Amino acid sequence: MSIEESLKQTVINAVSTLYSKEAADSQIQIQKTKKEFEGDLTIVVFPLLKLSGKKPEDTANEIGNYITANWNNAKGFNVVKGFLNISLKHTVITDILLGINAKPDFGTVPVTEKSKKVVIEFSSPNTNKPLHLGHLRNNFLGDSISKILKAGGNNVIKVNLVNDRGIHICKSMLAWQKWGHGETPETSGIKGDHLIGNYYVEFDKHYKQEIKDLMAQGMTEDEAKQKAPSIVEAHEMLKKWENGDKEVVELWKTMNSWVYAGFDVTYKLMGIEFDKIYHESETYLEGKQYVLDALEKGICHKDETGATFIDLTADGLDKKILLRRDGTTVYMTQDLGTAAMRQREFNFDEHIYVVGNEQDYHFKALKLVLKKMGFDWADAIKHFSYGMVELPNGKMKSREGTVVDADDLIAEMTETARQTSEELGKLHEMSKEQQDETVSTIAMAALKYFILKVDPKKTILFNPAESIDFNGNTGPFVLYTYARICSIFRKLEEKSISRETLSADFDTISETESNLIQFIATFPNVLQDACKMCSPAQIANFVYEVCKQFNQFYHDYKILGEENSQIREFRLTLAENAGRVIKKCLNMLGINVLEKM
RNA sequence: GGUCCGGUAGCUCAGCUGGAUAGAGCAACAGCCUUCUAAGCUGUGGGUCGUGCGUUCGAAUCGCACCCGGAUCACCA
Repeated sequence: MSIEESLKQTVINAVSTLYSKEAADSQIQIQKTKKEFEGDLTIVVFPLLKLSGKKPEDTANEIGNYITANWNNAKGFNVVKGFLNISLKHTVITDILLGINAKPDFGTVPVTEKSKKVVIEFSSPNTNKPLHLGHLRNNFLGDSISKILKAGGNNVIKVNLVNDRGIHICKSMLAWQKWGHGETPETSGIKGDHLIGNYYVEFDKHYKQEIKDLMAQGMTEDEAKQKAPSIVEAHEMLKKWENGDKEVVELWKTMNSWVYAGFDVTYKLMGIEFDKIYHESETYLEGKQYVLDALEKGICHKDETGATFIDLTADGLDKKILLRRDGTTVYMTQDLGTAAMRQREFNFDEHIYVVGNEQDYHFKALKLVLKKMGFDWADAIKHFSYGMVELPNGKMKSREGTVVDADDLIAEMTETARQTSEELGKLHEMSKEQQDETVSTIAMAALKYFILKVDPKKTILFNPAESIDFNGNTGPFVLYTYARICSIFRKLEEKSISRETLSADFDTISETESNLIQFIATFPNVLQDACKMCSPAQIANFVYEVCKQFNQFYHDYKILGEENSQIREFRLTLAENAGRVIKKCLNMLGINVLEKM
């Protein structure tokens, strides 16, 4: 039984003894005492007034007296208005710390055969452009959620569906054919994904010009958009690709391989890996059969033009086309197929899609369609929806080149990290390799933390003019705190100070220490919550608080300078466990730890 | 127009299963390096929690209405 539960029971007994009334579980509110007040646990007495029939202060005092007399964990109490603050005995606090220390897996839950199987799809890049800041949010969130779920005892399978076919790919192919003069990543020295991205932008430029010209000749905008020579050619190319035209397929393979080489570099920088990578070119036909079956069963219908649709109007959505009139598949059909495919493959209990909130409607519809088609696992589909990353002048658009490029941003931050580190003299006595690793770890920590600490469903406004901070509530700050803890234990060895066996029996714990211990003790709950809500932000805010409290503690006491070996051991144990928790949190945020910085 | 999401300090954000005087960081100002890393610590100033009404002993938190911003409602993905 936890301390809180035990206290709760005591309050129930108190009410029954003092007022001969039965207190309901929900009437007893116990919370951690706020910093400004003295005490460890607070009982809110307002809900108990009906039972006592007395003033808040009197009720609180009476219950407080009962608790100090009958509950041996309490040292004393004070009353502020209707709040009864209980101070715990120091031995109770020490016991909490010893309890944490005794558990090697404190907080985390091991993955076993019986664990829930969770497939999580994220990243899913298009092969016609390099990654930008918006994609980073997707990747960081996906990676972090995977790690949180894993720490929470789930069997997690990370998958990536590469969007490597379709009209947008043909656009860059066509532009390269026309204006590329055989340029390759090798000849140009440009990273493959960026090279292709340039041609995608190039296509759009020409396409826009053609639309303008046609409209000048009197065409409507819609007509011009359809009849512009570039887009007509792109559609022809797509048809050729679908028919397996050798030349087009060859070109497609070559250009995709450039992009993949480019992506590999970026994924490596981000430190993100997948268990399985799907390519849309290999899976896009999968869903068609399900639609045809549904058509036969009367779940889907054909409209007057010959397109196949499913009627979702009864559920508040619209009619949704599943096959075009020419019989080709759409986005929804493909997702249908891949979902069914993965269900066969993994027999998942849950399938999470990490996709931006602009697709909320799509996933609502997807789930509904699966349900209507009779897949009993439809409820296992979860859309993890997150907000866009916007710039001061609005949304990022690859085609218009108004994006914060991922590689550029990472490079820029690495440079800042290097400069700052040098100014602070942190890079002395490090080899070139160590320096590079340190600097890039700090840069990625800053970037990941910057993005993960905000509530996923909120839009992030990113101002490129204001660089990402390295001080305060940031990744580098958390890393720094961890590095300080590591430093204590390095010094401990250097000075050959020996460890002791910590006894629970001493009475010199300060408020700083007590708070830190009690805060760390909540880690298992925080992780469970973060798991339930899939929220890296909760982990980030928790670890920040741990670090802040630790730094205060670190500032207040010279641990290694402490003469009393029991007190020193107590503080060392505390530092050690704070470090363990911080390390776990960093790992869940996908941030590599640094023992020195 | 329908649906969904957001609106908290100058800026970036916590807090939202109702509880004490609404918290951090950045920016500004003032202190703290002879002892385990100053990317740190301590302090000062800064708020009609979008607006109004309601529920309640008690509302940033719950309900309703409205205002502002965004997303979405494709035979694009």
